[in-house]
Amino acid sequence: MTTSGVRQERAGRTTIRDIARLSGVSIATVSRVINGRPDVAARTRDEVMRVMRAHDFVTNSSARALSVGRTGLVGFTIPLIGESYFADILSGATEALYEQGQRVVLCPTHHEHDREVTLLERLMNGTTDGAIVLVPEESSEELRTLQAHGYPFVVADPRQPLDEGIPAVSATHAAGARAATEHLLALGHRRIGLITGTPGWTATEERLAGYGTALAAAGLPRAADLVVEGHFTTESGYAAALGLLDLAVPPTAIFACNDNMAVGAMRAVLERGLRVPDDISIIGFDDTELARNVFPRLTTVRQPLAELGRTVVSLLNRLIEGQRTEALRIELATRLVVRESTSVAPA
Amino acid sequence: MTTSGVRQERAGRTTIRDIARLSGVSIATVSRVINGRPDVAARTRDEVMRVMRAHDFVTNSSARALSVGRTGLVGFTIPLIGESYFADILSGATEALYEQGQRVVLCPTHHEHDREVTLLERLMNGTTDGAIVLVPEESSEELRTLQAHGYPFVVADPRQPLDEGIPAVSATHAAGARAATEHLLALGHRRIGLITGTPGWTATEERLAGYGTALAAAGLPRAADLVVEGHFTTESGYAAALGLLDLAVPPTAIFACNDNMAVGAMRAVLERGLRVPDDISIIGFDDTELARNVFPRLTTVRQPLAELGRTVVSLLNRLIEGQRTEALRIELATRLVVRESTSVAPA
DNA sequence: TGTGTTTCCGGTAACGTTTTCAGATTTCTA
DNA sequence: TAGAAATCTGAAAACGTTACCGGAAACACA
Repeated sequence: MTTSGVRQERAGRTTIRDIARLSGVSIATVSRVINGRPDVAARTRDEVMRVMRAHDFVTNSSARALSVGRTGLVGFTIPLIGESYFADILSGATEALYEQGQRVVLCPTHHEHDREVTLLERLMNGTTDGAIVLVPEESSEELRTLQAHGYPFVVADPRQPLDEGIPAVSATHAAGARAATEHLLALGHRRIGLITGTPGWTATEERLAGYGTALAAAGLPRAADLVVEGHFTTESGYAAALGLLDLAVPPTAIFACNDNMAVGAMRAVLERGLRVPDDISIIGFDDTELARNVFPRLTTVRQPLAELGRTVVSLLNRLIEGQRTEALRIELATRLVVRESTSVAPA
Repeated sequence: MTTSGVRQERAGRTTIRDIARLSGVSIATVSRVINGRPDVAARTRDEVMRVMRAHDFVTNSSARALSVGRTGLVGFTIPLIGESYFADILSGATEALYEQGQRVVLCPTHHEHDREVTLLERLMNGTTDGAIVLVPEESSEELRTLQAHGYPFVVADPRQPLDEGIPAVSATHAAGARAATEHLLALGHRRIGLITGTPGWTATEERLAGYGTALAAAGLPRAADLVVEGHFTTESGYAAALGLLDLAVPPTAIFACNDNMAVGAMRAVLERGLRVPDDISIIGFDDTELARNVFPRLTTVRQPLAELGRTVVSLLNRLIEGQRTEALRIELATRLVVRESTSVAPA
């Protein structure tokens, strides 16, 4: 309108400069009121705010990010969105981030290790201030590289043992598994089948260890035929349970290394015409939504998933702030949740 | 190092300017090779690429976004991340976006309509090129306002009827409900209970209508006592089913307006010592993960959730491109999935 | 009334790209 | 081989903020 020359062609959104002109101050001042700086007179502040509202001004965050060197965005790589287990962690993290005015940008990986370039770094770098890496496919070494580039990240629930110095938060797998087994033991079960997770994964190995510890503490031998391999999926739990049921002397209880497999196992038992928990007790791990919805409700070891997400965020933010923090490794306590799928061993 | 004056204090990441200097070209040229422009000599391109790789240069996307006016980010508001139903849509959308080099920034709303300012617009604007709004709490009017500001968005699975002209994609609720009911009818059921969703929601009303249509087509009256209200939660399904079972003449089949409620209903039936499907058939809607994991597996009406997510994305991108598109409203077909929870009516 | 503090505010240089407009080469064509 | 056309490259102006550095105005105190 009242402009001098050539520009002003594109009716782009109102900028800080427009607001400055309209309210008769400099852009510096407008910036100050936007960012709530204290050094601006009440009158001016009100006026500028009025003008901003009137033109529903919204600050261009790209420009802000460029200037300030922070985007307020945090990358979140996740193997699979649909999975309730992952979703719960994501949910907790997103929530925590939200409260600090940060946002999550989602990077599903579909378990494929090689999405285009070197590692997923490229994807998030520049766009994000840091990242949360959920159950990464990446090797310790690759993560180290990322770290060497000074990119802040923390891994949530590491799949495999990680180098010291790589920030990670997880849950007390071993203690949880031990508690689960002890629960079964206390109910009088002596033959307790175990359906493991994918071999080699931290969660699997530690839970297996916890199971062994409990058995040993009760003076029970660890029968090889009672532990069978699963892969954290319902189907694998189903198949594994079938194997257990076909044993000459089948177990009276089954501990599955996650809820999905427990539910699969439950199906196997039910399909055989047996009852849960009357004939066979079943216990899971994780306490996902499924555990609460299935019939009978699943006794399980609860992982504080949302809490884990929040913890990851707070750790990450310390890293982003550049605070050299002591505790790079955090373990959250698990807790036994007794529901309907376990009961005293049949006589 | 070889710089003249003051700057160069912070060891910031390598910039396009560094690359230019290092490879003896101008920044314009570097920019060209980054963006794969054809108008650069092969030799220069190779050299620049070499230098970039050697210093693992990664372009600052804030700067790029500022310059080019696009962030490549798409906002996604979602009531609740954990919910499998929402997660599936999110998953489909994220995937589709990913393929185009776009990323999702997540904005959970927790069903709270008023997160701080006016509407969620402020949150995403400037950061994102557009948004996907899942089952919005917002009124038609509010969405219109957003639209008036020229912000591109499309709503996925609208909660309530929307104004013409607001882009939205959903599923054929009525047809799906009709198919479900007809399935039950074909199995010989004559008293079919209906557990509705939250009253007033599009999904509820249309599914209710579909149920009515099927009944009418079969020449059956619509008994008022057979339709009871639910709220899409497992608990409400459970409670509603209990009511149905307490009827003087209980139904031989129950159609729940979503899988959660169907699972709740199944629990109620099972707890009463009745069998599914032998005594009572149960059918759900959505086909979420739960439907496949429960025992017996749930017969349900499948919504193509991931596909819906993808469709939303393609529509949104047309909007972002500024292409005036004809079909602002899209309905995806649902499909009956027969599993184990339905069978012929007891004699 | 003069001096010393505060309080407010404006000018302007970054921030790291993309893009336009020419200018400088090189390659073709007659 | 001269001129035209095509190809390649560089300078510099955006893009919209933030933050530093002073200066002006208002206020305090003796």
